[in-house]
Amino acid sequence: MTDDDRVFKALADPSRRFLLDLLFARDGRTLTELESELEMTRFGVAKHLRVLEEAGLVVVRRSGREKLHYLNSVPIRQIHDRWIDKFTEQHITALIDLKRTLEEES
Amino acid sequence: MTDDDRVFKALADPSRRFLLDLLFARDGRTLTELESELEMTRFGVAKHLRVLEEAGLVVVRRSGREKLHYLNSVPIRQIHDRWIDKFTEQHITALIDLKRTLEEES
DNA sequence: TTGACAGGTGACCAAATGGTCACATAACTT
DNA sequence: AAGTTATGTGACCATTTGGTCACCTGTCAA
Repeated sequence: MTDDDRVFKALADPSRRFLLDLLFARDGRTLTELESELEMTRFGVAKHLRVLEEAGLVVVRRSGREKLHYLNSVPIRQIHDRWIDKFTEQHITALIDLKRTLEEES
Repeated sequence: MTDDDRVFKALADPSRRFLLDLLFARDGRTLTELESELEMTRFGVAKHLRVLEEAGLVVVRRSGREKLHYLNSVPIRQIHDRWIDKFTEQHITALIDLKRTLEEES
């Protein structure tokens, strides 16, 4: 599996996207803290976090018996630049066409 | 399942992303034409195209016995604007911090 | 009109996924 | 030291997913 694929697959689950939203709002949370926000047991949440971690979207720091989870947006940026951008960018030719159309109207 | 979720799930499979790449390069292809580019039977490709269609990423036009497939990038743009952008945008405060740092150095 | 060609349907299957639980370990607290 | 707290592991299960196939329908061409 490629890196990109791991990221796309990690983003494909709504619970995982919700976890990223939570970490976006505030970083460095523990598993139990995150667990309290989802309707799911600790084990389910831990599995999702692991998928996110393997995709590089979450990075982890151990502190005593706690595990702190941090958001890493680099992989999202990468699939954005390498793939999504291509489909979302305005095609310059279309803009030129529009410009010509507008000029002809006036 | 939400619209966004359908799109994320549709993008989660590499064969489907490849199909979108093909349609990006050239639109309006038939099923058999697309099939010839993948190492998969017609049935597999048809299933993938259906998932893409249900996510709104591909739109279809019938012409005689052929089915022509067109790319629609609007849903990609939507998840970009509604979700991805939030994680990829440069945080203005970080830029301000950097600016201050640079100014203090000189 | 008789093939050949493009596509659709439903059954089927193996593997992956999303989730649970019993149990275990390590680290704090008192 | 004993209890509580935070997390990890592996087994297990139901459902979904990705893919195939046999068979069918509709359309074009000779």
